[in-house]
Amino acid sequence: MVQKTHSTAPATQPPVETGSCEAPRSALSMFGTETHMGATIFYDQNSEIYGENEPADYVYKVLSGTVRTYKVLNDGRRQVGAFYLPGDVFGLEIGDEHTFSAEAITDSSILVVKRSTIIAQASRDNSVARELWAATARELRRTQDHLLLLIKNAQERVAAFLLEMADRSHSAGAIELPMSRQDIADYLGLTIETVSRTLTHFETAAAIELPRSRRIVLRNRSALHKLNA
Amino acid sequence: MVQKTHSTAPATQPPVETGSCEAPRSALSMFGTETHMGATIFYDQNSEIYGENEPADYVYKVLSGTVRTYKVLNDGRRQVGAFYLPGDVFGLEIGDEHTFSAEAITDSSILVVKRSTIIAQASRDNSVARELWAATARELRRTQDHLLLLIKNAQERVAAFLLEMADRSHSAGAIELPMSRQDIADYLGLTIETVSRTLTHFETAAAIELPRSRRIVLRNRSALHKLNA
DNA sequence: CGACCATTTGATATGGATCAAGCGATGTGG
DNA sequence: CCACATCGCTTGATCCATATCAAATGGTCG
Repeated sequence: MVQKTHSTAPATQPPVETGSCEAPRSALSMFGTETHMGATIFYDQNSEIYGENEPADYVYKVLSGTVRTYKVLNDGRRQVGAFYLPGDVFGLEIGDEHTFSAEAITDSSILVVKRSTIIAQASRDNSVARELWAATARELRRTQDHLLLLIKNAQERVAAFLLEMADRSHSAGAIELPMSRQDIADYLGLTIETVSRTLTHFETAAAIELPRSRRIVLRNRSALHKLNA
Repeated sequence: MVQKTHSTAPATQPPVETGSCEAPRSALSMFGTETHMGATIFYDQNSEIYGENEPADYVYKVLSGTVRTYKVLNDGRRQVGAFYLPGDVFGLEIGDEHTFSAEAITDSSILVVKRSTIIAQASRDNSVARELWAATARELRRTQDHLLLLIKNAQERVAAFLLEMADRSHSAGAIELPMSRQDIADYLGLTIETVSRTLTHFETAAAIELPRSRRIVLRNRSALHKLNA
């Protein structure tokens, strides 16, 4: 089992690897489930994992919790780039700096691996190189889908978001949203008022139930799906 | 020199390699300037290079002309994913199918290389593998920038588009736009009326000159830049 | 209990879409 | 060579979805 550091990592500060970092068997394992390299770090809710333009020396994998990446535009608006759930890899760059900032949305445990280690492995092991490429390609695909969302209307965006979260959290009954309405709004390019109104509209239309503001039950998936491309 | 097939490739049909396909020295050269592998194919204006969901057996590089990639949503709207100018690589996928369609905007000559060839080389040559990764990472970066555009207002989008095209076409004086207003609108997530109005507004504000509808002179770059993030 | 923060709900404003018409360049046939 | 159709673009008038501004509600934690 992965050893657990219980030092809430200070924001921005590069993670300190803890003792139990075993001999790296394969950097590929970074992306697998039975990994044995890197360090596990705990981040408190809303703490920064890294900032935009900081050196991209590490690659991250969510073990538990949820992470958002985002950019703040010069006029103060924030655009959320993605939400990362357990199992998701984030922060992998080919350049030397992170292009987005990353924060823990909830208390999170994150597996942190040195990028240089992975890249060194990739130069020896084809399958690792391929995995690096694949990770970036997945990110590209996700970004393309996100881009297509932003040209749709509010109902379509919110519906797509709910279906995406339902898929990814693969929990049978209700979706438990870790993020705030503001996070959702900034992801969808809407205001929090519009997100809220759209959700109540879906509830009125019996497409969803909202037992609590962060718990959503999809009642009529196909109705939500019909709103999409 | 690369040999030139003068068969306007029939839309959708996979390109037929022509005789002069030399022994592939390095797939990396695909991305370099002094390439010696693959075939050059001419595409007439508005002809399809490949369609969404078609097998992604080839990778493409613009030698001359301009290419657009796009997706048509179920409601008929079209989203242009990117414009590719001479030197740009497009159509590289990690999966087996193209995620967007591609068309020549003007008559274009395109270098076409078998993806399997490049991937085979990548498994032998680290630098090729790295180049594949880098190409996908560039595409990711471009898509992230594009996504950030779509949350801005019309003036900011059009200004960003003009500055981007000015940068990329690195021609001193005027930008010669190969694409129609509709292409621009579908790239920016606006209507052609809004694009047109915004351009005339910039002209009135003396930020640009519009000698002909597809020729634009940037008069006040910093004014355009100020509109951006 | 009371303060605080997230969320919802309400009223109004507005940027860009839509609908519609005009204009200029290019090409075609008589 | 000119009348006329066509196409891409511009301009005008109106409408509507979402933003904005503002207030009420509800849940959480000290």
